[in-house]
Amino acid sequence: MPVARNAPPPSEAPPGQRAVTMETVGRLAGVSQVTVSRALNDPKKVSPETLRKIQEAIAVTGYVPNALAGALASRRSKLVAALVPSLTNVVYSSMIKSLSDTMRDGHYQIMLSETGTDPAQEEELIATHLSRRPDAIVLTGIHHTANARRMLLGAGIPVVELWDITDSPIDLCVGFSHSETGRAAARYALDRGYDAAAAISAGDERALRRMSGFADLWTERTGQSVPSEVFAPSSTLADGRTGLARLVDTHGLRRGVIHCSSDVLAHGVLTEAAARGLRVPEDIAVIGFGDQDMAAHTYPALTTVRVDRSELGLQAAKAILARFEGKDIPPVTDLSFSIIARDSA
Amino acid sequence: MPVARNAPPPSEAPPGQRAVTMETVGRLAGVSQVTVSRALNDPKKVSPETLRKIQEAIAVTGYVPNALAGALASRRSKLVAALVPSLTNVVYSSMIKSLSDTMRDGHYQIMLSETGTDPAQEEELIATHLSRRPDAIVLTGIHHTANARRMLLGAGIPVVELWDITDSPIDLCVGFSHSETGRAAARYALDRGYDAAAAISAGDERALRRMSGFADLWTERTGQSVPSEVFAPSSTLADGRTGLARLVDTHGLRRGVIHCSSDVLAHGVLTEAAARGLRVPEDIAVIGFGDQDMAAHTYPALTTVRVDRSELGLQAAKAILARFEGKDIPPVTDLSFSIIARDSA
DNA sequence: GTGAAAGCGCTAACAG
DNA sequence: CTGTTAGCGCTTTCAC
Repeated sequence: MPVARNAPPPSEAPPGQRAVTMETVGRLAGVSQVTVSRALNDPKKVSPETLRKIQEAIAVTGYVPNALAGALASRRSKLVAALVPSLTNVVYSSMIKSLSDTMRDGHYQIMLSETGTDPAQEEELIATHLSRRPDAIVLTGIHHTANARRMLLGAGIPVVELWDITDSPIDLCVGFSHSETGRAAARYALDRGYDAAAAISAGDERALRRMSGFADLWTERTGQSVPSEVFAPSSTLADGRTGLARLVDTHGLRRGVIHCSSDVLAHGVLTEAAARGLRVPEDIAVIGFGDQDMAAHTYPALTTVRVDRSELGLQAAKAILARFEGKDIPPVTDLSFSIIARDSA
Repeated sequence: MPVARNAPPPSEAPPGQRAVTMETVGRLAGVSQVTVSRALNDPKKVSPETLRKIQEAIAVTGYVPNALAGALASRRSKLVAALVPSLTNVVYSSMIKSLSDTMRDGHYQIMLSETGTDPAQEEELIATHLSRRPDAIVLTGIHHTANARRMLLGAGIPVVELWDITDSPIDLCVGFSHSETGRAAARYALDRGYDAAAAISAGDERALRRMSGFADLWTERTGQSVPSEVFAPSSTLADGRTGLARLVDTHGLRRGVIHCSSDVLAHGVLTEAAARGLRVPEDIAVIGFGDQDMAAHTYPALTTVRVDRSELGLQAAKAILARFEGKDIPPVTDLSFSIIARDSA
């Protein structure tokens, strides 16, 4: 292994060293610059002999193509922008992984950024991403500022809104109905015979819709109200613990099923229950959301709503790729979800 | 809310609609294209009156700057590439978050990609990222292919290797000694009076060095060997559970302290212990690594090695920014770590 | 304070 | 199969 010790030039001013360009490579190989371009983008169009010479020149010079120039000239950046509320939430990052992986097969690269839950900040990031001239853009959710919509529309590229559905997407959307997942969870709980319910939710818009779905159906069917605790938009194990503690200590909850807007929150409830010596599901039953990897391995194993995050990323990628090929495709993809019954409820 | 329904043009061929350029904006504002450029990059150089006209024209046209062209001309992309082994592991994503946040203040954007643990795949991604001409690049770890090192060196930009330290960084490195964290954990366990030890580790290179550090010191001091279970590079709760199960069932471990290469693994051990009715820390004590958010909220609360992931991202960002300003800075930053004593050991 | 000219490094026609 | 000619939309001198 080469022991490299050197200090790259300061990067304030443009790098001093003259860039190695296709011109350089071409000169060394005894051909013109265009031929180098062809050798790289469409090798079939170049004779084996000159191809060899060019490859040699590339190796010698350590040439690295300038995708900036390429994108400018071809008007195709091979870049797909993706904006998610949080980078640290596996729920999004696992979806991004499948998106990246499928797009990579088509030689597209993902430009990822974190928007938080503020549409204004999202708007700003949309602008900076659009300035990099991506070939498509993927957003989380269906709520964006009016200005963001204008920019998106004006960009003339495929726009995919993920994680939710609407009748009027900007362009395409793939997701599912959040309130329906909540209603399904309530139906499941009712079928199981639980006769009291509560809810713990993260404060973001989609999580709240899941909670409302649960509470609404529960109230419709039983006439009971559903006490709830709402936390910050990004849910933590600690919030789940606090949530159960409050439900028990201040709402006087003794037993029943608790609907959590995420598996992490549910895991927190499980943890707090263990710490308090409450039996799950006998005393407290818990339903999570997301079916993260850990859900099957908590103790007791978590009953949860499964949404296929890889599928989300995959469908988004497929839709984009289809658009690139000029196919026209249905604007909204309604992904299904299901209740995974395990031991916690 | 505007109800937009429209189908963007197919993107196979270059988008049909003529792009709105600085030229367009300038014409509308009655000035030349350069003036628009100045208005955007250095408003002071433009008279208030024309500035106003330009801003108006920008609003009317919905002009979005083309950062590709800007980067090509200025030889500065305002882009920083970052490569991490995993997007879904909070350990990396939380570091990326602090890196992004600080770089954003300097108007730099992060281009993030996932490399997995294979240096060859990393090399490939380094190439594609370098082709986008980032102004700096951040890598995970200090092991890279020889070819990757060449490209990195040739790029003439700041290169930061994160999460580890070495005497011969490619350019800069900021991290800590992994084996030292393991040794510190062993010392802690010895001080606490534990007289038997085992280890569970993820299979990646740095995790294994943490485990070795622990085992080596333990053996040096006690003469005992340390049974261990090693899993895939990305650790899961399930692996932690399996790890404890194997340690108990096949290695006949009855009691002692278990060193885990991550908090997630440790959480799994806690879970399996609960499922088996083992008391923590009386029967089985557990030491994690990372001090993730959840570590303080497991039951019992996790004793762990804290490394400040935000600090990692922050220091990387500061180093890069310093380089941009032409300052020259120490090539290696050794970040400290500490043992957080909670209830699990 | 503003403009004209000359590229940045590449791809896209068009020739031959 | 290969080369020539034009740009892509900006920033960077250098003038005025």
